[in-house]
Amino acid sequence: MSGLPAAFYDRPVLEVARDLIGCTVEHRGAAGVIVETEAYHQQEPASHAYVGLTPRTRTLFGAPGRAYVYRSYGVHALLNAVCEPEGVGAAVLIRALEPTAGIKEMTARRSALLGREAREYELCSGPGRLTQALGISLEENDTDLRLGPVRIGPRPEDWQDPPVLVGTRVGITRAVDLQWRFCAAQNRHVSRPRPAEGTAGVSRRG
DNA sequence: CATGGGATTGACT
DNA sequence: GTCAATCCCATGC
Repeated sequence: MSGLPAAFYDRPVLEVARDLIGCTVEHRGAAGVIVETEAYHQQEPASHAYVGLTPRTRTLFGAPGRAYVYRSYGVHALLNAVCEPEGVGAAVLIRALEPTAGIKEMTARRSALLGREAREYELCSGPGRLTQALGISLEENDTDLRLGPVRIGPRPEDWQDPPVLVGTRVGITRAVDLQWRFCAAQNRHVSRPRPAEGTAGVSRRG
């Protein structure tokens, strides 16, 4: 799989977040199509970059097209794609995937942590779940999303672009009103809470 | 150096 | 619906 060029990420983070819906994430043979994202930017307080350049946020302020992986709640590794020009702290959080390859390996990894057989819709329906399923860890922080080991590539040939629902971001306490969450409509692999169809906005690409 | 707060998940009531 | 797990790091003394 060829990765998306750095220029794809060197754009306003809201555009990248919307356009990543339908793109493919791959790690060591396991892969899925992105069905949910959120945008974060240094100018709003929910972003880690809001506090400025620190050791933690160094990757966020670095070159676009790299992976920002950090630990959440002391437990989960969360995957982001760094966006906008170098020096601007902005990234897209990858929140859910529709599994497409390596499902056996993903099921094995998730089942080991759950202590029971994981169902298909439980594999990648959440930002912590998808990194577990793909085996992505903090070691992948600040690696190139074009070269790997974590790669993001274009839409699969057979992927039908669904409407993209726009809603508010999940699990934050500040800047809660910004509609910076993007979800593929009517997709089983979107995480909870799923945006209500009919109340959420709809975004077109382009 | 001590403290506190998470871009979450899963188990439990 | 509630709540603990568990760790990185920003902040303040």
